[in-house]
Amino acid sequence: MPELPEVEAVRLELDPYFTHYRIEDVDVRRPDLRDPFPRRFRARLAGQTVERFLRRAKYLLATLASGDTLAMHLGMSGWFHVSAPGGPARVLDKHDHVIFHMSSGALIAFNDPRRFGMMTLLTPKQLAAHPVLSTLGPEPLSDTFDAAALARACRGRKTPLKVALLDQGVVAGLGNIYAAEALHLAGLSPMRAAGTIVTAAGEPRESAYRLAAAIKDVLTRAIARQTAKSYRSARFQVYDRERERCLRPGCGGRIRRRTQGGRSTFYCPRCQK
DNA sequence: ATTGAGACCTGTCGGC
DNA sequence: TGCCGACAGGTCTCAA
Repeated sequence: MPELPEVEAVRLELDPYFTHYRIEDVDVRRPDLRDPFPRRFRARLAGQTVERFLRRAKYLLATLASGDTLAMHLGMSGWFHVSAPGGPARVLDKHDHVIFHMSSGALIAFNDPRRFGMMTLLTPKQLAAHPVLSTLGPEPLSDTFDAAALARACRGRKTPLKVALLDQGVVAGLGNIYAAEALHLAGLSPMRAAGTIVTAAGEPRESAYRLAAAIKDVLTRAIARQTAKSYRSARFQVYDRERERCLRPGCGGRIRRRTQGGRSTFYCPRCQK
């Protein structure tokens, strides 16, 4: 279930087990995930100390003493499970594909039934030139993301607003759920052309301000829920609520679902214009 | 340059 | 109970 808030929750959970610890060894239990593991993956990881453990968009990045960066993506179904030193050992699952043996004694298992996840090792040069990582848009919760940045990225685009929000080059880390939630909170239709939140002169319209604020709001609250461990029961305002009533006070519309870019979009036709 | 469709994989759920 | 299709929170590639 990984969009930005979930990946951030994973980062927070794993950080104490990765940062400043040495990867003693790695079990790689199959030749590939979405892509094959790089050559000498295990050899290049074994013995390396993790200096920093970061998130960028939906990627987790472990910076190693060697200078290489271990880049990981959870795909649709990826997750990590930690067995703390001295605690109960995890019973190996058939979808535990990679197991990090840390110098603390912790075991960190990457589990991913659908195998849409990825894991690779990048030299500093490869990291800087990475076709995806180097073209990501701004982090939505940073100061570099605001109405002006959003307007710049949407200017002149006829693609539907929802589709633009899923473009990681526009803003990094939104996925299908939070894109729908942000549009609902901002009161904007997912079908309107992305360029309509920008004036001809390139200035953000009021809708761009609302949308940028809604994105920050939705993600911030989702992260707070994640870290409070109450997210299992998380319900959304529009996502997965087809035919139910809109929860915006005073609206009372019916949530609809339609397909955009091959994915389900949920929205309220009454209050999202 | 954009955009849509299909591909990658397994699991789950609802209907019959 | 079993079978079948639809669908799933992501991304990539290819054709138009």
